[in-house]
Amino acid sequence: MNKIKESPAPSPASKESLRLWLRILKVQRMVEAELRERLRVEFDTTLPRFDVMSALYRYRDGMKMSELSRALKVSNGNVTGIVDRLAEDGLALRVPVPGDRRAAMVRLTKRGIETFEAQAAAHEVWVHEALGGLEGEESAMVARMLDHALTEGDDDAE
Amino acid sequence: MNKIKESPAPSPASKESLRLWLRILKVQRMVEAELRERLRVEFDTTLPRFDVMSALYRYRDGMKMSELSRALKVSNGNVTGIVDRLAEDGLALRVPVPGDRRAAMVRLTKRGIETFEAQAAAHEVWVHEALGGLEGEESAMVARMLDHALTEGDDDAE
DNA sequence: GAGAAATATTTCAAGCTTGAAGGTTTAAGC
DNA sequence: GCTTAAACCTTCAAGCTTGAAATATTTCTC
Repeated sequence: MNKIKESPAPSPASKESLRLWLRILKVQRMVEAELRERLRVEFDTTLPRFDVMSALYRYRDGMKMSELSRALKVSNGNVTGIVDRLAEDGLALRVPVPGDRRAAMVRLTKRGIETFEAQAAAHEVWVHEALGGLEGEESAMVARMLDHALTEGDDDAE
Repeated sequence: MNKIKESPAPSPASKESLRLWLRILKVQRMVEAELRERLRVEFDTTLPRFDVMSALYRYRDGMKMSELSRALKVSNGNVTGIVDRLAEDGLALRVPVPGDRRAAMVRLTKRGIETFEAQAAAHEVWVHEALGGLEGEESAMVARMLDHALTEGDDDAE
């Protein structure tokens, strides 16, 4: 394994963005790998399932499939499968929407809520363990700057 | 869709880490979706293929499969499939390692190198377009702080 | 109100991803 | 040297993910 010198440098500014991007990717992958592993070992679940449940937990009275996929920024067909499996396990269920026979609301079951609450508490601790190297002030600043880095398309603010 | 108020707050510090994590995730997903789409439309390829080729481009004289999976932080079996497909397309190839009949070196073909160079140039521009909202100094600072946020396990520095 | 366009969801094929299990080859310990 | 452990890679099943195509329903337009 012999590292080769970089090729010609196209633009200083874009090189800097690229460096930042690679750093973001590195942090994201490390943290995500940790979370995935822990969710698997301690709760026998997966990150996508956790993400879906997290969204459903926030919107306690249910979300439409399309809202769910938009909130998670994943494809439509994707959530179908995940919700299917959550439903099989009795953690979520589809309820028909009164005025619209195309749509379906998805919501956590009672068991789904309880299950998620346990997972979420652990999840928060894990994230802090993985990412706690910054003081509160720094952490907030990085978050702010990251938001600012997105040049556009920053929809659905929290 | 009716947003429900947050549940009890476990710890201020971990809440702050969680906020940062969600922000990182948001940025990562937006940029990645953009890159994936562009790679698909303009080069008929995928992000994982690009990642593998990127690693092989840096280590021009080849990497072992295990080095590749370690560098990309993905599982062993994963790269097997991706390299298979790259090889089918004539972009990469496996060469036996003289002293070790278990291992195989993977390297880009001439065509693989040319293909990647075109993709990489476009990729860098795309990243800058997506993430160029920060001045060079800020960008570098965020990168530095992100690195610092990882409390441990920060191996293979660049 | 009939037809066209828009919306909501599912299905599907292809590819990505993981963790575990299996096969081969090499290195270590005795 | 022989056995055991380690390293390298592939295969496999299950699940995730996408984009496109198919269905069904609703809304718009004339």
